[in-house]
Amino acid sequence: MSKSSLPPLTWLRAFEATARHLSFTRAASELNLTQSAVSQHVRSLEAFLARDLFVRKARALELTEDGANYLPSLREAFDLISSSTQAFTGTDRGRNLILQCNMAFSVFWLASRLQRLYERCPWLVLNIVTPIWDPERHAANAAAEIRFGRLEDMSDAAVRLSRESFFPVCAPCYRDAASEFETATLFDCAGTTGTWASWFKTKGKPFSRTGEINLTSTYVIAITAALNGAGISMAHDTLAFDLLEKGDLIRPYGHSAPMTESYFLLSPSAHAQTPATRAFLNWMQEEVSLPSDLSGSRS
Amino acid sequence: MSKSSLPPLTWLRAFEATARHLSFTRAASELNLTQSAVSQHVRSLEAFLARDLFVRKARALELTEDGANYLPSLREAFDLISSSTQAFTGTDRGRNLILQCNMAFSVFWLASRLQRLYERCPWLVLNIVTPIWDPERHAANAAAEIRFGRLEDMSDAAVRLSRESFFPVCAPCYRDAASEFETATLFDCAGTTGTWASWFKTKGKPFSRTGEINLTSTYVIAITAALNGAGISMAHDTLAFDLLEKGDLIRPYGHSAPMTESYFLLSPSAHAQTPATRAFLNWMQEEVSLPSDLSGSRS
DNA sequence: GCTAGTGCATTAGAAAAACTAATGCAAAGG
DNA sequence: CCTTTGCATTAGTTTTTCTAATGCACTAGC
Repeated sequence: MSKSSLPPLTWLRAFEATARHLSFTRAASELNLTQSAVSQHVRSLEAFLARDLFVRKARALELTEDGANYLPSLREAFDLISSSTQAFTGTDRGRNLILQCNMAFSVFWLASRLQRLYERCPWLVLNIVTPIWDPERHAANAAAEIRFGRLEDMSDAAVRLSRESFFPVCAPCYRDAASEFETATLFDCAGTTGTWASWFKTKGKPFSRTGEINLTSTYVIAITAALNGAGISMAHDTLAFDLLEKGDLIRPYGHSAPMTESYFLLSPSAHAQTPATRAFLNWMQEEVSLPSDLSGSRS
Repeated sequence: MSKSSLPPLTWLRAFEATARHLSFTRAASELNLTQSAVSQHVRSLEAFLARDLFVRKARALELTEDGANYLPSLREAFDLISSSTQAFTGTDRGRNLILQCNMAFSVFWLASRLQRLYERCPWLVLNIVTPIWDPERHAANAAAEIRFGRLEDMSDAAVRLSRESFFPVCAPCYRDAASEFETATLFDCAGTTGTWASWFKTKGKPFSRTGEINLTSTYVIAITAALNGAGISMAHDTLAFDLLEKGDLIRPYGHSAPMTESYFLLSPSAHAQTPATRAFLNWMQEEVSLPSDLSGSRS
C-alpha cells in the first residue's frame, strides 16, 4: 500500500485514546493492547506527520498544540465512520438530509417555503449548507444540491428547475433615484452572466457609465442592499419573485433579459436515496409546479 | 486488536475507491494494489457488516442501497482525516471558516450584515451550516458557532452576545386582526422558553385560549408567516430588530418579557484559531457593539 | 457456435504491519 | 537510597495485507 495522506486508522485510534487518557498505559487498557503497541503507534504517527503530538513527561503526557489541533477532526471522523457503520444494525437512518444550495436561494426562496415542507414532512431533519464565497465546493455528505449555473456545466442527471430572466430591482422608496440612472447606486453580483453590462446589451445599447458598480459576491448582499434602499441591484426571477409580489422590491425599468444560468436539482441516483432525500425531492417537484418562478420565466 | 465498531481503514478505502470507479480493477489501479487485494478488502468489509455493498455483475459493479448509504459519511470522514492531516504540511489553511448557527439567525440577522463582513474580509471563504431540526448537533469541523440557549447550558468559554426580550410581532396589515386576540392566528416556536404561555405569565395573567397555536420548529417559519400577514408570531430582539426598524413587522401589544435564552459565541481556544476564525470573531465583536440588538435588550 | 477479452472470485504463499513480553531509563515519592 | 510508575526500545510472534496465479462467467466480434 502506497504512502498516502491517510495514516492507518490503527495509529489514529491509538492517538485519540491516548489523548483522552493522557496515558499510553490507560489507553492501551481501553483498546485491549499493550502499552508498547500504543506507544509505537503514536510514535509512528508522529514520524508520519513529522510532528510531536505529545510532550513526554516522567509519568504523564501532555498534548502539544499540534496534537490538540488534530484531535477534534479525528473524533468527528471516527464518529462518522462509527455511526454509519452502526447504521447497518440500527434502523434510525433516513431522517437526515443535508442540502447544499447558495445562500441567496436559501434566504429568498427556500426560507419562506419551509412551512410547507414542515407540514408535509414533520419528521425530516434538514441541514442546509450554504457556502458563500466558494459555491463550487460540494459538501461531500450533502445528499442533494440545488445549483445555480449553466446547462452545459451540468451533468445529465441534473434536473432543470427554472428558466430565469434577469432585470434590475430596487426598493419602492428608490424609484425616483432610479430614474436618474447616471447617479444611481448600482449593485452587481460576481460569477454570473446577469450583469448590468449584459442587460444593456440585450437592449441593443452599449453600457457606458462613469460611476462605479458595487460588485458583490452573493446576491444576498446585492439584493439586501436594494431592499435597504441603498441602490439598484441586478436580480432574477427566482430570487425576486416573492419580494416583488410583496412590494418590497419593484422593477424601475421594464426590460428583462433571458439569463444563461438557471437552477438545477442534483440528487443521488434513485437506488441511493434515503427516505429523507426522496421526501425532499418529491416536495421540491411540487413546489416548482407552483407559481414561484422556479417554474418558468416572465420574459 | 479487538473487534470494534471501526473497521480497518484499509477496507474502507478500498470500498470508497471501488464505489467511485464501480470497478475493483480501476480502484486497485488508483490505490496501487492488485484487484485481488481490493476484492478481498471489500469482501472482508461486507462480512464484517453482514451486508452486501455491491451487486456483482459480469463486467461491472452496482452499489447496493446499503453501499450507497454508507458512502457519503465515509467520504466526509476521509476528508476530515485528510484535511486535518494535511494541516501539518499545508499552508493554505486559514481562509476557510465553517460557522454553525440556526437558520433564523442566519436569515434575519447575519444575511443583512454580510456586506460589512465582505468589505472587511474580502478573502474570507465562509460556509454557514444551519441545521434546522437538529440544532444540538455541533458540526465538529465548524470552527465557530453562534448558539441560542441558556447561560447555564453553555461552557465557560462561551461569550454571551445578547440579552433578549421576547414579544409578539405581526405584519402592519395584521394590526386590526391582532386586536381580536381570541380569533387571531398565533405562531410559536418549539424548543424555546419564549412562548405565548410564558409571555402571558410575565403579564401576571394565566394563558387560556381556545384556539390552537401553530407550533413551528424554527423561527424562520413562524416569523415568515407573520411577515406574510398570516398571524402573530413570538419573536425576540435579535431576530426582530431589523424587521421592526424597516416596518415590516410591528408589535401589536406593548409588553415584552426577559428571555431565558440568548445568543452565545463559541469559538476555538485562541491557540487553535485560524486567520479566518480570528477575522470573523473580531468582526463579530464589532457588530455586537452596533445597535442591532445583539448588544442589549429593550425591556 | 467459437474465440478472445474482460473482470470478479478464490487460493496459496510472501511481505508487511501489528502486537507481545521483556527490559531499560528517568522521574517522583516515601 | 529504594520503590514505584510509566514511557521507550528491542526482538520475536502473530495477524493482516498483499501478490501472483488460476478459475469462472459474461460479452463482443467473427
